[in-house]
Amino acid sequence: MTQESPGALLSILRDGRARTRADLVQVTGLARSTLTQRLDALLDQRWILPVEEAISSGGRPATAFAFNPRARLVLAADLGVTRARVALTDLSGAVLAEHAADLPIDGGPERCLTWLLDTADDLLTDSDISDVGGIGLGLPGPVEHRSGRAVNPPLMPGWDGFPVTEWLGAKIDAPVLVDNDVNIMALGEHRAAAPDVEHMIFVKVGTGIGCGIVSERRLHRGAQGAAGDIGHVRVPAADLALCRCGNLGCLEAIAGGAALAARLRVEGTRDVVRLVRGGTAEATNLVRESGREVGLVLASIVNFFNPSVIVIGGDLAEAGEHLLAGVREIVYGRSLPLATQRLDIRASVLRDRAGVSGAAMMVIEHVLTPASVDRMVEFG
Amino acid sequence: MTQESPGALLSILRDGRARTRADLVQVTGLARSTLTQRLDALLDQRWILPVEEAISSGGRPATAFAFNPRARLVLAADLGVTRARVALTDLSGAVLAEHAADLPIDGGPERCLTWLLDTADDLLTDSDISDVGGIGLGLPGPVEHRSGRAVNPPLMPGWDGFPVTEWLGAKIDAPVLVDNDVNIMALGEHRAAAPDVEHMIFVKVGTGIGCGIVSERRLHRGAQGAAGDIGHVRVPAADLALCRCGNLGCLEAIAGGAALAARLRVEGTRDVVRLVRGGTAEATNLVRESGREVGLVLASIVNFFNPSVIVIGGDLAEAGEHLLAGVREIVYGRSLPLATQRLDIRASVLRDRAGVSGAAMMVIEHVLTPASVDRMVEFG
DNA sequence: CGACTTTTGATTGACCATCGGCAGAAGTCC
DNA sequence: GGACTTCTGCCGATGGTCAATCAAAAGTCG
Repeated sequence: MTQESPGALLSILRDGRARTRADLVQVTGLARSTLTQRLDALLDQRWILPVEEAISSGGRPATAFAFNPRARLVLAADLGVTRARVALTDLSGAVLAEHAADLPIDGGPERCLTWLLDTADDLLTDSDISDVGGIGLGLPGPVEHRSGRAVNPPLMPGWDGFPVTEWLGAKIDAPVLVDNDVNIMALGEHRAAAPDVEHMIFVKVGTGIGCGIVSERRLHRGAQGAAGDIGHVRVPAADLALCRCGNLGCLEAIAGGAALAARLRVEGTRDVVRLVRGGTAEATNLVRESGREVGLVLASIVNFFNPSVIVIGGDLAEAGEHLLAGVREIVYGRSLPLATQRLDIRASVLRDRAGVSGAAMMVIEHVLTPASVDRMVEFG
Repeated sequence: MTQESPGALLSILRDGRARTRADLVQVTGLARSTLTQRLDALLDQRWILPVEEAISSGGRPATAFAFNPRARLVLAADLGVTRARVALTDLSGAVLAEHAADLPIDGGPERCLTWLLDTADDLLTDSDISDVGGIGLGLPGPVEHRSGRAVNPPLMPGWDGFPVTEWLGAKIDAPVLVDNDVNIMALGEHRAAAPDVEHMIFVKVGTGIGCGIVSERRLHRGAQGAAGDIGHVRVPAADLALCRCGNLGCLEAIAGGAALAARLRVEGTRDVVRLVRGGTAEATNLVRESGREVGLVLASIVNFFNPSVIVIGGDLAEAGEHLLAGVREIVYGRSLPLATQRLDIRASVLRDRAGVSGAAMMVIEHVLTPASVDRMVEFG
């Protein structure tokens, strides 16, 4: 029924399960001879590997074949405003090596990307595989995914319009995919924890506030790549609060980590988390109140978007369940019953690894499309 | 390059432009002989027709072929709370015949659908084509599109869980597609006025308020088919207003047509429009204020969803530009610059025909998928 | 250890869709 | 009307897929 090119065959085996020839003949409907031909093509370039699986039913045991996640490496990076993380993953998204460091994004693209390449080199020399199949990168601002460029990013001086794809592609010969950091976190969280969910929203509450949107299992990026920017929605409670964007009344100005830190007279979001963990009642209350304010905005969005899962992540979500509790309190009370009755509001499971994990998934799904695999099998 | 089955070929010709064999060889990359074979298959069942186009360039003139929208009929219906519209369209979506009448949806499914079939019969007898290729239906409440059933509809007693698809399919042997009425209006408006726009929101302000969401040119229906229900978002200005849903503070309770009619002491939304057209200042001000309230909710949604077009439709939008002006005033002032700088907020062009037009498009796009056409070309 | 079972790899001819060339048809231009 | 151009239908060549067959391989079972 389905057209089964080598690439289409590989996408069946992508789930990691090992399958015998007989299994695959059943699934694909192909003749055994044709199937063997396809498998040989994939085996040649080690896209799949034979695995010993002696489930003999009285005769010669069948050899099972499984997807080989080590066929290529993926370089994934999540550049935040002040912190950066680089990881080497295989084609299943499993992290093989990683490194995190403090790196201010306002150092500009060349400095940051050079650091990225240097770090990648270090990680690569420690690895036994060397074939990089793609690079995925998350940036803390609006990104036009198609061209791989940041557009009018408020926190990234020097990055506006910088051709990240071309710059990195010139150094490493592999496809480069760039996206907003919250988008890749949403993607990572979706693929890891809720791959079957059709519509999901990932909310990152850190120094700022933003969200990533998954519609029909795919990222919704919006017209200018600016979708998900809920940090600057105006909320009544913030009427008098000045936001870093220059306006009054932004959600972020009252519920973001920076706002909480200012009120608690500490330096940053991480200090707020520390206070909460230390048991400071004022901090705990503020975080919960922050959750309520976020919940207020999400309540409208739930009616509008009708997701089945909302994931809460970001630094401020690390302060126990308080943020989550605040969000739940308001969303379940304020949205329509039909939209909330099966709505699951949960905490991020990948936490600070969601970004690199999502960046890796973004690359993997790009590289492992049937058409793309067919090309690679055919030439070199 | 692309796999060009008869169905894929037809989808190239779907745009209505006539093309010669030479044109199609260029586009598809197929051999002329193969292409002729495909064309013959499509000609056999009149999916395409040869058109006289003597653009001879010195030799034998080429015959051009064009999509035949008359190959099948589509039955499209838009059932509102009190008003219903049925239309017969061709496969381009052009309305061939239509009929509108007052029909209360609370009469229950069997009565409404029987009326629909009777009306369709009348329209069909006047038509020279008789082959119905599909039925599209819009209903005023949440619909689970997959199963074709209304789920917990607040305004449609007797419809909850009723198997519309099966019931209609038993009477007319054709695929039946059901969706929320605002969704099909959004689809109709998108395909007619903004087919190249990726992300669009259609807002219907009538007796109630709802919106249809287009993401990546496709309808986003949400987890329970409840996406777009912005009428019951809580807004501060409505704190004391009781909504028909039983809650306090809903947008609809202050900005919906029913709310305006109550304040103006007239019966329904159409009376409000009549007052505005008659020049009653109070009515005009109320409609504009309604636009502002809707704009307040949309401002958050624009930040979240980042559409490039917002279309304002529904009965209240018929009262001149006042509603639109109110929406624009708030959205352009309150959303992020990046999200609004290229945002187009415009009025519906299809007006009260958006529903049937969208229902027809929903069916057409389902019936004319390459796979579906291939099946029809192969068997009968 | 031998009989039996089942998978595997290789080979074969049949089949079908596609391709490319060729001759005839249907025009234009001089 | 004849030369020329361009389109169209026809036919053999081509290449990938399929079903069938067979011998070898690698197990289990008595």
